[in-house]
Amino acid sequence: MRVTMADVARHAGVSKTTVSRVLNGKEDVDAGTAARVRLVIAELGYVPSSGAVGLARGRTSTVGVLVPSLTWPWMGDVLQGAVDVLEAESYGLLLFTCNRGEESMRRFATQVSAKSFDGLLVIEPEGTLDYIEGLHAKGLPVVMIDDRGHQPLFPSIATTNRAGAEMAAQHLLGLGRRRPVVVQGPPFGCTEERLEGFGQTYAAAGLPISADRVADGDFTFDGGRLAVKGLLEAGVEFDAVFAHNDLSAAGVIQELRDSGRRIPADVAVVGFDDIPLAAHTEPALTTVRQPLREMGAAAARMLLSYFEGSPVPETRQVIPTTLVVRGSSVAP
Amino acid sequence: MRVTMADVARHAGVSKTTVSRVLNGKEDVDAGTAARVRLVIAELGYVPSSGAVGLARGRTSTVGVLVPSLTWPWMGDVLQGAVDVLEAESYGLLLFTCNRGEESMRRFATQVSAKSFDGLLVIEPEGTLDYIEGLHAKGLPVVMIDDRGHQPLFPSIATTNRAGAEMAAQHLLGLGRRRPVVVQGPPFGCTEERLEGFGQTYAAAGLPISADRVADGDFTFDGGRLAVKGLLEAGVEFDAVFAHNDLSAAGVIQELRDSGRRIPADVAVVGFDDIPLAAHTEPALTTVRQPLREMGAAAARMLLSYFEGSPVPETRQVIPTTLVVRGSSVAP
DNA sequence: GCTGGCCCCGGAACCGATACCGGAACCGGG
DNA sequence: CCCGGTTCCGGTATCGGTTCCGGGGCCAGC
Repeated sequence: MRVTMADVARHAGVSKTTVSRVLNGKEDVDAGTAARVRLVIAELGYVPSSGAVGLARGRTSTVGVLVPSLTWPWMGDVLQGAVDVLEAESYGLLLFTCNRGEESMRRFATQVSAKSFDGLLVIEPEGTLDYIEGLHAKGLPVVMIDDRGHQPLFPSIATTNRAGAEMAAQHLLGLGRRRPVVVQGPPFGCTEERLEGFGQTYAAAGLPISADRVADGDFTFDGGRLAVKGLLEAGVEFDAVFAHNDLSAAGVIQELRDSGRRIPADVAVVGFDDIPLAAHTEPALTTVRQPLREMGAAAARMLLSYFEGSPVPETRQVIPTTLVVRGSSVAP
Repeated sequence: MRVTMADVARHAGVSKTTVSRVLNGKEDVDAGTAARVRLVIAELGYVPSSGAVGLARGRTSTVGVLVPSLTWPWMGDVLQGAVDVLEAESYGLLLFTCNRGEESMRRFATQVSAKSFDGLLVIEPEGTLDYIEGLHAKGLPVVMIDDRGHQPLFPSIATTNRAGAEMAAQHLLGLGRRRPVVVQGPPFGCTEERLEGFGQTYAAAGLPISADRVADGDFTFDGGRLAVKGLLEAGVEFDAVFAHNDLSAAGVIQELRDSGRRIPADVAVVGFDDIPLAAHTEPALTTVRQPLREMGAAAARMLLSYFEGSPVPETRQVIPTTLVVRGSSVAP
């Protein structure tokens, strides 16, 4: 049988109450008694049952994390950031996915009513935003990590898509590139922001980007290749490419090299994300780094401060992107 | 206040016991009564508190998953596989990492004594194997997912590194490649198995691979590049490269192209893993696919069957790798 | 000497479920 | 009419903690 608090109490010759007090660092206990209890705890190797504590206290010291899918390349980083701070604060992390739509959401909904966690971290809630908003309205602490530009009614963590794109543009302008093209991503909020930031910066420099210089991509490697191929075949001339993510950018680089362009001499390439691959393309890819891990950590911290009664932290915390300059965009 | 089982009992005019019986599908309850109780449950939106159930039943319907790091590229796949089956069986998944060594292990150890989960899925337990073995000996159900060739004293899931390498060798032999080189990985169990499987297959065909035809890699892109560069500079002649992972293989391809070799005409390239990138190299990479997601799913299933009293399932379940043939190794 | 306050500590209710055990109602058979 | 068996249900202990409330011992002050 497991060693329980009653065992400790008996061995130490005190009541369960006193053991509890020692455990939770209450003041009303004699130093000698406390030491004795602690000794017994150590000898018996007693550890309070998290389930019982949760039941009695009404909170579980666990946070739920709801993600659309674990196989997305950047999900691991965000999660790692969150795990880092949660573990440091002795919180558990209960993982849920909603990649089977309706069904998985029902399951998840059950868990939340079952009170198996104190608060929720939700990442990119595709179609489930309304439901999550409902949970928040009912009193469940929720923090969202979002890159789609949603403006929810609850705290969230975001990054600077627009500013990142502006930095990319400034960088290319600084290199003297006056005829850029853009390989954009799927129609998400982040794509729009990146497009606007980039376009407006060039426009402000007197070099507006016409619509035929924006090619559709789909965030895949092949999407990047095809986009560039299309631009080349259409006879569009350009000396720089801004791709909305690194995977496309890698495709862009591949296609440019195959077509005989030199990078960065003929064409400079800038990506977005800073995935590990970015350091390994040939040449290495200049890119706008998304602070994924930091976002995960910040979200977790925000949720925890929420628990501690911090009335409502800033409603939306933004962690800036940074420009990482590599070989694909240095001066010729 | 939350709606509790007592509320349901009161509204339905029965006792808590009866409500519990209805909830758990026991037979000893009148059909009419059961229907009435179910109605009240639905009206009140009652969901049993998972904490209380766990305390009373002595199990939590939660499994722990211990991973070294979430940022490893293939971790997401394994996890997704595990999540898929756990969620389908209404189990929760509590995530732990041990990337801060000692410290995180202590925290983790606390959680296990706190009985916050019923069983453990452990992935690649670097230095913690002994500790885990201790947990298993103490009665905690444990299943390990391992690629390092450990032979633990508890159930585990593995894949066929050796057979995968043999398939790669057979494939290259079938293409008439008689002078292969190997870019190996760090000195893990999997690397050895891949090396042996490949080497022995060639040896069996009367073409033993000499030591100078095995280059050291480190599982990185650059490692692959440098390995090939070294072989070329050493004047080693070869018509095929077997890289121990896809990232190296991508580097190999890059370097070969830069040096003017045609792939697969001059040199065929085969990798290992089948990461998403493999489909996007130029040419696309032939590789030995690791069934990551399936391994995660199998591990979870094994753990669950463990719970249901399945005495001890097979001690070690192996999910085979498969060869995925792409452009980097088709006949010229 | 009695009261008031502080310090330590214990008893018992409680959190929200499950599980054992026993009892009432109803049935058919002797 | 009594008796043994089902069927259905409720009381109560229990899981392992927390927390409220109150009580005993000891000292200072009136």
